[in-house]
Amino acid sequence: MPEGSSTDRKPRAARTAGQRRRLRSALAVAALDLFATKGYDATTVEDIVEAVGVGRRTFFRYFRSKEEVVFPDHDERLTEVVNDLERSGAEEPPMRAVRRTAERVLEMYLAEPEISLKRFELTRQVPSLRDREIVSIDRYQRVFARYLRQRYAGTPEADLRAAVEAASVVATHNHVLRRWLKSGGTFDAHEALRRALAEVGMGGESHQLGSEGESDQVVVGVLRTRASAETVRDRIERALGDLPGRE
Amino acid sequence: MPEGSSTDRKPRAARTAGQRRRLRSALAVAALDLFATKGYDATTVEDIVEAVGVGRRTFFRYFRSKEEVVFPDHDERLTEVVNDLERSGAEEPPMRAVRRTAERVLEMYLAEPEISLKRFELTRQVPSLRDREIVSIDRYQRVFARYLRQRYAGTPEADLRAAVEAASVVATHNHVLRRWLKSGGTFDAHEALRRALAEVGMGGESHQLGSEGESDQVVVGVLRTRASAETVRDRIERALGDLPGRE
DNA sequence: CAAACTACTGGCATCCAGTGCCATAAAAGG
DNA sequence: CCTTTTATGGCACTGGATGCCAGTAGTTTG
Repeated sequence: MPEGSSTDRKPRAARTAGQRRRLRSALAVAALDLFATKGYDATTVEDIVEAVGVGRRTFFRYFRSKEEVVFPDHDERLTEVVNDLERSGAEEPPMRAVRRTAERVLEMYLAEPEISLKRFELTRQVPSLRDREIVSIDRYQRVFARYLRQRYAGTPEADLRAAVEAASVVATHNHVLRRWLKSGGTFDAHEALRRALAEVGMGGESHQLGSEGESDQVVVGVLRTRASAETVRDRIERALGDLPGRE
Repeated sequence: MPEGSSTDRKPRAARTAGQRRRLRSALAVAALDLFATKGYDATTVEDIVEAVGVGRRTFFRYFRSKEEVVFPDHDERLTEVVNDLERSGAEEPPMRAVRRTAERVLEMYLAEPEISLKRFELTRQVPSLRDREIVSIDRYQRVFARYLRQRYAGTPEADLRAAVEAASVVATHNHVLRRWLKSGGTFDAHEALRRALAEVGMGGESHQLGSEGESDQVVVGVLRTRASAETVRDRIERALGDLPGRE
């Protein structure tokens, strides 16, 4: 490491907004670099600031913790999601808004594939980071659940339904994202998410089917079972609740 | 606090198994007591060991971390769950095994209502503890998902299905547990869990219905929709997949 | 242009969780 | 009774995180 002038640093100071962003970025880059080479735990904050050439204290002015370097602007993203949901009108079906927002979250990851992949590797190897990611995923799930809860307010078992649907959407999102990350980003994640959501009954093919101009048709089904007719009707009701033009 | 003799402690040592358990319990009690009065963050490990009268180092021999005092024997419970699932035979429907295990987890919480309630309060107030609980909940979810994944292996979208069903069961479990804790434990949580699971389509009424000896019957349904017949059939297939005596 | 102001900085001290080490005392075992 | 095993507690140390403070650069104000 051929840098000779690191001892003659005197209280430098005052950066402009642009310099601030660059320093933050430099810290993040240096940190991720060191994490990748030395390992996360073996890398101290001291190491990071030394590599950049700033004081140890400064690091904690740019990142609340060492972990936060790996998940920068996570808070902003979450508030973005909150706003996105709140902006959705009352006429939009709740699950549609959630689905749309889930796609936006996916988009956030997809926007910076290299960073997402690096982070993915790190979170797989470092327990504390994995835990932290779990927590932040849960934050999204809570936001979804809260939104659905108030949208469902008044309907029977609104809380339960909101919780489970939020959990399902998040689980599906993560499933797709993980596959995409493992594959190195080789398929259309958006499309995969839509398909997967449809697969698990959170899908919104109603819109697509409707816009495809498919004509109405009558479906007649016959089945034999030991279960009661009410049970069957209940199940079907739930399974088909969001199809278009249903009677 | 009238305790005058805390400086004349010399390297005491060697407890028997019974004493060990009592010391562990004493540490936990003292800790939870201090957490409740001073707050979690304001309570140092030093405070805890002082209250009990042991060395600081000893604390970390009984608990890996300060947080672990709040979630004792969480690991054992998790391995218990793992074993429980692995013990289930191949003839048992996968979701039935998961459901059964989820009930066992619920039972663990219900077995010590006061402790669960104290912990519930703590986790609501202290962010770091809340995070830790989220992580441990996720561990259960992962175990469920892994079990379902291998049981579903070979079937289409096994991973996705496993992930979503695990998420749904866990979300349902937590919903019921939370309601139970908030209500102060005033209803039959087991029954509520079964109902809730049935509500969200993870229920197992197939078994009950079948054993009730209800006779077969033919259900004929008619519906009009713009969705394709395939879509409808798919949905119904999925919704009724576990009913008994189906044709 | 100089003074005052603001924003940022780095160093220091400090706190606290968590770990390795080791001498020691008590229990267990022969 | 002596040896081995086990638990203990003190101590030193690492490393993350925070509060405090004086110094410095850029900005604003008179």
